[in-house]
Amino acid sequence: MSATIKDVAKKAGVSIATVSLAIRNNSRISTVTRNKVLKIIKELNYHPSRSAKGLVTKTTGNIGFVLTDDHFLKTEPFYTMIFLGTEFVTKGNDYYVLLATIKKDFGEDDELPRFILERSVDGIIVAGKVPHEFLQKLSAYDIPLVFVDFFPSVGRYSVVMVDNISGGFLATKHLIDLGHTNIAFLGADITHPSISERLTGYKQALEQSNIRINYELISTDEDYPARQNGYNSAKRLLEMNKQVTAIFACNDAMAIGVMQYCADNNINIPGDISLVGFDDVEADLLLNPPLTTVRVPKVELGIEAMNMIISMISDKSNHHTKKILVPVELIVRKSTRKI
Amino acid sequence: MSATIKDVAKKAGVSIATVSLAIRNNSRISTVTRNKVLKIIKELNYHPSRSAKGLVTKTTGNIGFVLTDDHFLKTEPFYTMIFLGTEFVTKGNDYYVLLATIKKDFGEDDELPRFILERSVDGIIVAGKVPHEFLQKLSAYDIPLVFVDFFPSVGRYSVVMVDNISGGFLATKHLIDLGHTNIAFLGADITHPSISERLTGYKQALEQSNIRINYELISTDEDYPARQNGYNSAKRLLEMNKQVTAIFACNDAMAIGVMQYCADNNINIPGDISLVGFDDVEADLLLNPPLTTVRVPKVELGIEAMNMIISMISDKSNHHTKKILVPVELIVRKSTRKI
DNA sequence: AGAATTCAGTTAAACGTTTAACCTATGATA
DNA sequence: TATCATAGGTTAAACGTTTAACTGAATTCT
Repeated sequence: MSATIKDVAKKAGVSIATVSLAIRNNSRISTVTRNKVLKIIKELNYHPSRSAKGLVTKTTGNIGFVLTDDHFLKTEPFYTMIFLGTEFVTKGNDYYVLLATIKKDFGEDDELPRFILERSVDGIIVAGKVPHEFLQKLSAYDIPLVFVDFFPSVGRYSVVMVDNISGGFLATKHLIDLGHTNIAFLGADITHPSISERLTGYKQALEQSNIRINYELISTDEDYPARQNGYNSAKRLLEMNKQVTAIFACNDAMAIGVMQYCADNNINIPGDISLVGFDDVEADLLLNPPLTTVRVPKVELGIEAMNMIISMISDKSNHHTKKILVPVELIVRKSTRKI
Repeated sequence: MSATIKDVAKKAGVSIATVSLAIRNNSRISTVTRNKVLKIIKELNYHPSRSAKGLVTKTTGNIGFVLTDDHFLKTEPFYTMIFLGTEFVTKGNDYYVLLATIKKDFGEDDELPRFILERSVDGIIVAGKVPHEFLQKLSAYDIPLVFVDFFPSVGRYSVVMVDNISGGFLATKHLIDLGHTNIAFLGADITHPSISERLTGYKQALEQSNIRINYELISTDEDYPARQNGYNSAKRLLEMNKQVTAIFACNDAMAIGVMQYCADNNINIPGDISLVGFDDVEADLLLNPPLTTVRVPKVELGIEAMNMIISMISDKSNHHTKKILVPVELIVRKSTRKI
């Protein structure tokens, strides 16, 4: 059997309380005693029992990570990277992350992830857009909550977001600087905060350069920013508006769709159309041409979210909701050119 | 605070032992008493404390799921699907899954996932190929172990594998049935059991049809079955062997690479070359033409692995290692044609 | 010098389960 | 009738921590 705190105490010639206090650096324990205890702990390869600790502190040491199954299974490992960020933080902490997917169309009758029902988590990170019904059910539970890359339209929450407005601005400004004025915005699901913020950045860039906003060039009809929908949007847009010379797609997936439509219709990128994406998730797809895009630091998002939920759990006082914006960066590749 | 077993016992007018026994369907408790207890449990929304249970039973209720980071981040959600399969099983069980990635080049100095060091898991599922050094370090811990989609070349383990031999046979037989005789095999890392098994299936199909195995058409030079390597293999193969009319790529990623090479060199698929992949992970890539491939039931792999590890944990006696083969299926799409 | 404070620990209760050992009433057996 | 089984529980110890309350010695203050 593994060593317990008793074994450590006995071997160190102190009480188990001393061992416990030494571990958490309590000032009541002298440095010399602490070091002795710590040495014995190494020797015995002692690891405190999470169960025993949990029993008395009423904590579980677990953080729940919830996202919809379609997000988790997307070809682009966007949310997978965010998850990896949370995992990265746990290496220096005492937490484990429990991942659970919910259905994209989570409804009244669906059950919450088991770790919520059983209260086996001390906090929850919700990644990406989740159904309203899920949040409704979740609200019955008084568990610290952090949203990452999404937040509900009503209510105040702690969130970690991408600086989408800056990103949208950067992408559009890049196109303007290249001489484009007929710049289209290809969005989807405008109720999604990320997409509407990117659109805001787009508009700000145009306004700053005194380019009139042409609403014919703003497409937000599709329900989901996926490849196929990018294809469809590009088709509609380019058939109707021959004057367009540049497209800012609200994410890389839609941008890929645009590229496919252009390939199918002998439209050259960047010869005829300059294209900018968002997310930077398609790096290994060997796209032709390589896509100019706005890089989102995905692992960073996970790190920030994890740190935030941990600080919420420890600072019980800390009830004020925080919002963190992580910065983005324009990556210029070959899909844009000077006009 | 949440209800405890005491609250249930008091309200039901029985001892806490009775509640505990009633929950686990012990025959010493009469049906009428059990039902009464169960009803109260529902009423109070009682959920046993995992910590308390763990403390006395010396279990954690956690299963570790380990894979390399590059596998987890691959564009094809292959291992993600397997993970989802394990998660699916936990819905009907009392387990949680802790996911940890290790580096692809895990070495002597790297630490094992924290949940192993701290013994916070009752069993471990290892998914995909992992470095030898990792297994070496892991072997110091006496924890039930199941491999899925990979197993070490030496030693006996419980494993869940794809029926790769049948798959390789099916793919090759399909090409033979279409009239092809100059069929190439594009592999990589022949030390990987999955790849060598697929090659075995390929050879068996050729032999059964009395087609001589031409070792010039078998490529296993690349170290990793990825797109770029598929591209390179195709280049080498097709430049040297003009007579090839069909290619069986050991997975879809390499097949994609072949498609890209062919697209770049005006080779028509399936006009000039028929192509079969393996895995069926590229469904949403809008490939042109859609790829004929061997479907691997990925979620099923996870389900089987999870069930296996659970049975290993409960049946302490069950020390004999098991091996499960999950069947595959040929999916004929548009990348192959009759010659 | 005596009182008060600080330092460096120790003691013991509590957390919520499981389970071996025990108990008691009832019916069956010899 | 005395004995034995069985059914249907109960009692209490144990699991490995944390932490409030306590203690005794050394130091500081007045």
